[in-house]
Amino acid sequence: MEHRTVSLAEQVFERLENEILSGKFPRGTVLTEMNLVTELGVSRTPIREAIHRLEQEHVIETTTKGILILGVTKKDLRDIFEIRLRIEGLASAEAAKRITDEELAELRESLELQEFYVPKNDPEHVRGMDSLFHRLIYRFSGNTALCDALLPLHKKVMKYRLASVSNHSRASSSAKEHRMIYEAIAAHDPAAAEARTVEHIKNAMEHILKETNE
Amino acid sequence: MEHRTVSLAEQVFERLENEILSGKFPRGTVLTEMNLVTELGVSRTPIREAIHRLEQEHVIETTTKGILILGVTKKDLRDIFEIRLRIEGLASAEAAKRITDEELAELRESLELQEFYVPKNDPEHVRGMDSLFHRLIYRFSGNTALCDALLPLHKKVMKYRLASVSNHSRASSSAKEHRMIYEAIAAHDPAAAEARTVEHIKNAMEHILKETNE
DNA sequence: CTTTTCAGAATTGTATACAATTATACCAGA
DNA sequence: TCTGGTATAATTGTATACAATTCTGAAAAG
Repeated sequence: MEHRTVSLAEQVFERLENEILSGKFPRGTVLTEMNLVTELGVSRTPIREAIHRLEQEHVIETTTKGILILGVTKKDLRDIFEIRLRIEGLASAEAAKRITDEELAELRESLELQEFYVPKNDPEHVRGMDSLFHRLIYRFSGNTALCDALLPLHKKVMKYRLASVSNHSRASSSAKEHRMIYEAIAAHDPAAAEARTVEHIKNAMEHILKETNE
Repeated sequence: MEHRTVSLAEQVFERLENEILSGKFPRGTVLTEMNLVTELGVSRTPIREAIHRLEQEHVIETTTKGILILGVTKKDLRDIFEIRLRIEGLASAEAAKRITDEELAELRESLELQEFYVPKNDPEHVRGMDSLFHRLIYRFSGNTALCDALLPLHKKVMKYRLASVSNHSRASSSAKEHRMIYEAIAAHDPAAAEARTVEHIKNAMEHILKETNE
């Protein structure tokens, strides 16, 4: 068997997670391991590993009839923002304290790419850079537990965030808010970084919850 | 093969998680799947499943040489409390809003058992009931994402919490603080439940960080 | 004595065969 | 027609065999 730097199990996990959180399978859909074996062309072993990881994230449930797709409901969304409002500012504040110049450059690059894509009306890429910006801050906070808590929450908003940044006016405001956060972090100002992040999450929440009908 | 209501994989996961978070394997220890096969007497399959779940929680890391034990450092502990301070009050507030009489009875029972064990100087049982109390509140918050975020954080403090409640004076204060929280939830008073919970976490943090030398 | 190379030993990743339970559908009887 | 039971199919849980890489140590060359 050839060498793969990333295992089949990891690939299957990322693909399934992405498909489920993008809304490809409606809530209530039931898949089976054999479905996935034939569809993905790998054996049950890596599929089972991916399934178990998704189950731990409460994105699916395994039943006697197969794999039940849970996805993310609007209630989940409200619950998630309630939490992010309380801890995402902490990540920015910590990042502002400890970020290095190299990390800052990486953060700036993701921001500039986002600003590049906004006027192009390219929601997919805007969302990609938007996500990257947040994830980099999680990582640069230097708080592993915070990263572990925020990352799943952030991923679960993916589908709704695409709809949000498809609105050009919101995409534009979001990029501006990111720049404000970036400036505070670059200035190593934890209080400003935190306040601006909380404000940003609040705006994102209002926009997403308003636009979401489900 | 006989029927088991709980799978081998689940049993292995709970056992390994408990052993690692109790400090049985010092940070840096390297295990292998075959070690665990011979020690636990099951095949690699359920062991691998448990390993992957532990890896997702960042309690271990898999390397080319085997399974590297990470455990929970004092830095992790500070990071964890920083987060709990910000969201554990939310769980209590939500629970105060929506808890049912049956759930309230369950919560009261765990509290009364804790109060029963404190004067007996039985740290293991005190910790068990202490943990149960917190977990019940997470569940009764009705916020799945919050539950998913808090449960791993709470589990990771396990080892340090045992040392803490082994101090009789702290065990006694902790039980009193729990009762205050319980009364606020029973009175369906979210603001009081939240404030008392934050105070409780703050006290627990101070005590645990002071007692911990690592 | 040191360094490099190569063989084998150890380890994880993957596939598959088997076990056991559970769901389903069909048939018989009331 | 409805109800109950039984056999078969479908599903997940577990064990094991195999593949591929990586580590280790010893031997040979300098």
